[in-house]
Amino acid sequence: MPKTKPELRVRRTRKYLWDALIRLTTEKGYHAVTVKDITEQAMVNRVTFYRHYEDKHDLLMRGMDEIFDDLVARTKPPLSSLGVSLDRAAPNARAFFEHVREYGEFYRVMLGKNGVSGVENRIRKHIDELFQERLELARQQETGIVKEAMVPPDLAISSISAIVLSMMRWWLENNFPVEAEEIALYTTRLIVLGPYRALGVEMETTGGGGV
Amino acid sequence: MPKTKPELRVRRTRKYLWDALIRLTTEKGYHAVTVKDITEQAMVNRVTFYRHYEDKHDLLMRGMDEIFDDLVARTKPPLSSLGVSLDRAAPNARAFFEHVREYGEFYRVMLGKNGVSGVENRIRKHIDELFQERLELARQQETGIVKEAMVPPDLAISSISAIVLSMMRWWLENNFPVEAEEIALYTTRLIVLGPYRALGVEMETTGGGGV
Amino acid sequence: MPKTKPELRVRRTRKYLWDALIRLTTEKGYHAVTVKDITEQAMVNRVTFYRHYEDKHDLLMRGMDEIFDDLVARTKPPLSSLGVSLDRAAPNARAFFEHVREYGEFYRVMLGKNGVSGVENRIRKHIDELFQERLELARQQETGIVKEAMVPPDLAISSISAIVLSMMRWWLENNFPVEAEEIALYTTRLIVLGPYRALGVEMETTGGGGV
Amino acid sequence: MPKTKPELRVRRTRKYLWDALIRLTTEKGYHAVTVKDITEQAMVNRVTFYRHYEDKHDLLMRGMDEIFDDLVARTKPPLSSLGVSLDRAAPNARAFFEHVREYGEFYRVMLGKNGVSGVENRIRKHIDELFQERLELARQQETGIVKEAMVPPDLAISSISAIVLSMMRWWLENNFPVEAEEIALYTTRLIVLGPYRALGVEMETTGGGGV
DNA sequence: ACGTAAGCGAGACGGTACGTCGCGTCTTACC
DNA sequence: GGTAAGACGCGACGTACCGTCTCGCTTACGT
Repeated sequence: MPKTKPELRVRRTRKYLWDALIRLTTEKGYHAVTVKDITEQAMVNRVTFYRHYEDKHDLLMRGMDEIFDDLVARTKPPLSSLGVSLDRAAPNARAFFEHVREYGEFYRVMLGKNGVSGVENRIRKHIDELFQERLELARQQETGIVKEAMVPPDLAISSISAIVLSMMRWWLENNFPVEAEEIALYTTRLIVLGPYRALGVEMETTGGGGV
Repeated sequence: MPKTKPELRVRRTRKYLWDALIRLTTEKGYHAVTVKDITEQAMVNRVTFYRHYEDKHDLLMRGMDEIFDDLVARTKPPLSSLGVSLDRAAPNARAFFEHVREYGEFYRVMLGKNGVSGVENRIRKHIDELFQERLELARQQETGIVKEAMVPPDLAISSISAIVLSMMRWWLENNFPVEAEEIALYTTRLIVLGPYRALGVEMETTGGGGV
Repeated sequence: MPKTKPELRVRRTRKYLWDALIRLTTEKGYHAVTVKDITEQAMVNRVTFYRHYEDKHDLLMRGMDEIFDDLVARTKPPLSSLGVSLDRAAPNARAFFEHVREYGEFYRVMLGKNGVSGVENRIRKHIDELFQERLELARQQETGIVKEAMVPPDLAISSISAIVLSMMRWWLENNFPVEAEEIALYTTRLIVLGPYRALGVEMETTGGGGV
Repeated sequence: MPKTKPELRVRRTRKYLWDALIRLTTEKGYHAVTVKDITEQAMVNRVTFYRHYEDKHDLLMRGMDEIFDDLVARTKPPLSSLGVSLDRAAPNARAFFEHVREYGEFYRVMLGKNGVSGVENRIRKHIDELFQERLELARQQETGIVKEAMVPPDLAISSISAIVLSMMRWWLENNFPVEAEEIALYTTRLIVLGPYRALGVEMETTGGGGV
């Protein structure tokens, strides 16, 4: 790793700028935040900002990169088993939500009503990839897939990430009302059973190949 | 209703401005569009813009209001039955997607990667309400709810709107590859069966009250 | 003349800016004056400055153009006679200094110690041309030139404009201690007699072709 | 003289900076030259510049001081005689122009169209003093002054320095077309005879005490 | 010759001004 | 009354240059 760690002052300056961005975005929404706001909040000269970042978006992206490095590191380990329990969350599902909690302030801001759609897309993409891999694995092992899909597979995948994001949002907006383990478990249930059944709605279904 | 229909010129100007907004947002994303861009595209004087709208966001909101009036009108009629078919989409699910197709350009732009998070939230809120009502109805009629919920109900509800939005996105981004009827059906399946089962993944589940 | 006169507001704004430039240049020298200074002094928004002029230098040049238009207009009329009086200034010499007095503030600032060398050059060039023309005239009429030149002609010409500029500077810096008529007369004497003789110094000269 | 000679490195650095200033001023004019330009040209760190000089102007002034020390040294010796020859330049007039030639690059740059008006003023002041002294001398010796002055004396003096500067400019801009002896001689002729007579123009003059 | 104080390179930083873009308001004139 | 044309105030942008500071390296000078 030839990239040497930046000087102390530099790291300090960058941290101040990042913190200012998050705080101000919380207060008045990402788009309303100006570079001037950020530098005033961070007590850093405006020109210094431009010595480190191209613009506000660049600051966001670079900060996000670090957070995503952590996310990837935590959720990378392959699944030990493909079996699904409805009583206990899968380890990396749990790891995912623990990561979310750790960077809660960031995610709350970015997924909130004044958030940045780019962040959501990036998360979505990451989750899509995780499940895509998992699906591949399942296909190779011929485990689990016994019937024909009832919806286009990519549609199903993207609905999974939609559910996960929805869980994240609920968890964040309600200020982590339950443990990571539990929200991970809810997520699993919603994905496996579907919202209806998870709600406990039992309905007479017709058609659909006899589920 | 004392509100008389505006003058011809006025309607023409507003239409030009709206069309310009949509076209420019498609081209370079909502945030990159300026009022000057809009008025140049619409071949209207910039001052004229401000005679009709407060700002770019106001133009968007007013245009969106009209679209939502249509959406509400179409999806309002209460459900005739609570039974769910996996072979045929529910009438108002279908109506919803027909509406989406009609205003496809608008939704594609607003839910796309350079979209506006506010629009998504507004759609989400509408769908949430639809299903909230439906759940109430189900509870009153004591139909369907036979078991206790395995996830907090509002969580389940919001996961439903997340799925619906995800479906919309897929349908729009892939340029309506299937009929409204079909995408509505897929949506139903994903909600009722859950993404896993809809994919055809059959797994050994443990725990969870014996689903 | 198709160029219509600018709007009242525009003329007013430009006048304020010009006045501010002159005043501030007087106070702290041209190079120390910033656009911000000018606009604050003129009580005009900084952006408005750039709507009229490219930069500080452009403002100076355009203002100078108008002054030079006046100068050219006043000193253009050809000389009635080539005879030289040491008791009465030539009409356009006098007109020149009357013009200088009229725009005294401008010239004082621009030729002063914090002045702008470009302005001096422009004046110098104008005077050079005036005398160049006069010399041509004299040559054509074969009046006056009876002996061979004792210095290169262009050198002599440029020494004339140097003297004129020197007179201007003295007159301006001492706040017009004499009338235009008189300073014009002094100038004539210095050019015709040379500084030494004009001072009253009578010396034994040797050589030089018997002047 | 307690001032010990600076270290080798120091002298080297200062020379590089001075050379860079002159070269860059030649290329794009004094005002357009930045400290960064100078240090890059001199291949010296920008901070090092500020260890030696306050700013660009300080560098210019200190360099100019050395040149003026030389000028003063060469032109100081008092005049042996007050007699004026039109065939041979006075010794210190000649010394003056030899000095100018030696520092030609500097003077060319500083008196050129992108020059620095301060330099001109400083030269002007020096010449004024030289001639002021000379005039005093002449007055005391009662030599030469036989008539009363036809122009205010300080006006005449400043016209002399104007002529000298004009000569310098011509000599420099035309790249020393004649020897120092000759340009000094021209200068003398212009001062003694005046531009008109030096040109060879013989005119009927009226008034003025019969010169 | 050699140890040390100086000169120097590298680069982060605060600060002022620049010239530009976009916003929203206003006025004048046309139809 | 709706519109065009355009001046204007205002706030932010991203850049250039200024002058200061700190941290280490190196180099020429004095003993």
